[in-house]
Amino acid sequence: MTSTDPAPSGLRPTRQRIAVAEAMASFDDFRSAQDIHELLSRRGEPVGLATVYRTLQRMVESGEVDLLRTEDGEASYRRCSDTHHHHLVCRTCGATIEVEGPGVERWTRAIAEEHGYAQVSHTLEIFGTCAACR
Amino acid sequence: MTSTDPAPSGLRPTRQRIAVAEAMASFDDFRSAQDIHELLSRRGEPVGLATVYRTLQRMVESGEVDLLRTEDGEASYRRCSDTHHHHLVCRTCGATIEVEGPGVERWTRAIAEEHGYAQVSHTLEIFGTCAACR
DNA sequence: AAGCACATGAGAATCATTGTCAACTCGGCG
DNA sequence: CGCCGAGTTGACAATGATTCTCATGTGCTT
Ligand SMILES: [Zn+2]
Ligand SMILES: [Zn+2]
Ligand SMILES: [Zn+2]
Ligand SMILES: [Zn+2]
Repeated sequence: MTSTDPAPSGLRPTRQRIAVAEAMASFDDFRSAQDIHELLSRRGEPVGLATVYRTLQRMVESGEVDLLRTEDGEASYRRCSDTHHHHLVCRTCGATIEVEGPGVERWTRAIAEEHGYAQVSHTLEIFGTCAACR
Repeated sequence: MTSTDPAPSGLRPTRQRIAVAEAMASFDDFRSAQDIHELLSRRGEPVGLATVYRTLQRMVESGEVDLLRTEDGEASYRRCSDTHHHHLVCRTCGATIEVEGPGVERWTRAIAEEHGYAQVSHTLEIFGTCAACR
């Protein structure tokens, strides 16, 4: 199981990487690298900002965390399930729900193929205001 | 018809705004604000970078141009049709095709409603390598 | 022509993200 | 155990896109 690995992928389990992995497991919404850096400092497990960025990048590459661009283009991270999915995010409080849409996956593939595009990937996010924020 | 308005929405048709609007009509892929700024300079219709940014923002707000975030979070702009649509973009050359997916629109709406999210919006882009770039 | 709200642009300021690089740590090896 | 090279870290500088400032210019109305 990949559920509670002490550190990202097959990298050296350093104190810093473990701290970041734990931090990522401690919340459920998307947070910026800076937020995570602060969170770690407050926890008494300070990790250099550059290291936070580097570690997060690694985790994104290995699929351990998802990266989402906010509407103003900033990166935010969240630990997610490992199957392909998209997000329904509350614009106000950040509450996030993972959603799957086989139909959408099929559709994007079909559209791409139809136009002769290969190596297809896609991004799809849904934003709204959740019930609690109304 | 909104096809060849001299300037963005109901704003004053200044030389700069007209130049930007014309520039946007002269290409078919997504370009960064800086690219557009350069293009204008080369054309002999120099427009201040800040003005390019401001004008582009206005055009995005009024729906005259679409804004797309590249994978590294930078904004790029393209003059598009005024109906809601998404993009199939070549990762290599930038060739862009507008696509519509009624099914997807319906799906996102349903998902959001199902989870009690209101004021729903979504972003969806498809990336791939076009036939010419293979 | 006069007045004024709107528009422009050069340059400074922001600010997220990345690059540098010397110091440090891990693990394996003798 | 002590040594060594590859992998890591972090303080700080550097980058680069986007936004702000604000003094100056312009479009349009009266
Ligand atoms: Zn996710
Ligand atoms: Zn998908
Ligand atoms: Zn478009
Ligand atoms: Zn749509």
